Amino acid sequence: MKTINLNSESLHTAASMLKVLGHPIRISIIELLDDTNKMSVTEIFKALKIEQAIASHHLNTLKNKRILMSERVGKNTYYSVSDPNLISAVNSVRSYK
Amino acid sequence: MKTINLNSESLHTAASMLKVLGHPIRISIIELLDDTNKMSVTEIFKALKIEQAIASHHLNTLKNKRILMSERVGKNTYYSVSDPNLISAVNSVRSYK
DNA sequence: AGTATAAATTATAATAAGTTAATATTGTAG
DNA sequence: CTACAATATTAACTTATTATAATTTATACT
Repeated sequence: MKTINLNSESLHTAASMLKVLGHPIRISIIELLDDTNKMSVTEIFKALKIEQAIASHHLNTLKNKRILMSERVGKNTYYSVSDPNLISAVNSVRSYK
Repeated sequence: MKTINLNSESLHTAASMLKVLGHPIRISIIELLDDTNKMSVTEIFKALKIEQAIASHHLNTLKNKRILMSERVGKNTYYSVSDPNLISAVNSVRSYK
C-alpha cells in the first residue's frame, strides 16, 4: 500500500503558499499586480480602499512566502508577482460561486 | 484609477477554497485522490498514517468547500475530487522548495 | 441481540492569523 | 537640518484553526 510522508518540506511549502493565497485582500493584490505588473504600496491600498498598515502587512506576508518581490525606488516600494504559476493557482479557483 | 470591491462573494469563495487547500494533510488527500480517483476514509488515514478522526475532520472540511464529493457504499464512505481545476491549483504551487 | 468495523461528531486546549491603532523608519524636497 | 510623504513595524486584542481524545452513529456479520 502506498503511504505518504507528511513531513516533506516541499509539501509544507506548498501548503503555506496556498494558505497565504487564501485571503480576499491577498488574492486582490495578486490580481491587481497581474494586470499592472508593478504597483506601489500607496497605489495598492488606495485601489483596495484599505488602511495602509493593512496593505503593508499583507504585502509583507506575501513577500515572506516568496509570492511577491519588492523593489524600492526612492520613497516608494514597488511590488510584483514573483512567478506566473501563482496567478494560475488563483485562477484555477476563481470560477466558483 | 481602478478600484476593487473586496466584498464580492466569488472573491471570498476563491479565498476560502485556497485557504482550505493550504494544509499539508489536505494537499496529500487531494494528491492521493488524484492518483486513485476514489478512496475510503480508512484507506486515506492509513496511507497518511494519521488518526481516523483527523482524516475525517479534514475530509469534512474539504467536502464543505465542495472540493471533495463523498459517496457511501455499505460501511465505507468514498471520497473523490470534485473538479480537476483543484488539482491544478495544487500543482501550480507544488514545485517550490 | 451482540460485537466489530467504519466514519462522524463534539469538546477542549494549544497555536496561528487577522485587525487595529499607534509609533518608527526611510527617503526627498525645500 | 526640518518637514513631509511613503512604508514598515510593533503591540494589544480578537478570532479562527488545528490536534487530540472521547464519544456517538451507522452498517455488517455471526
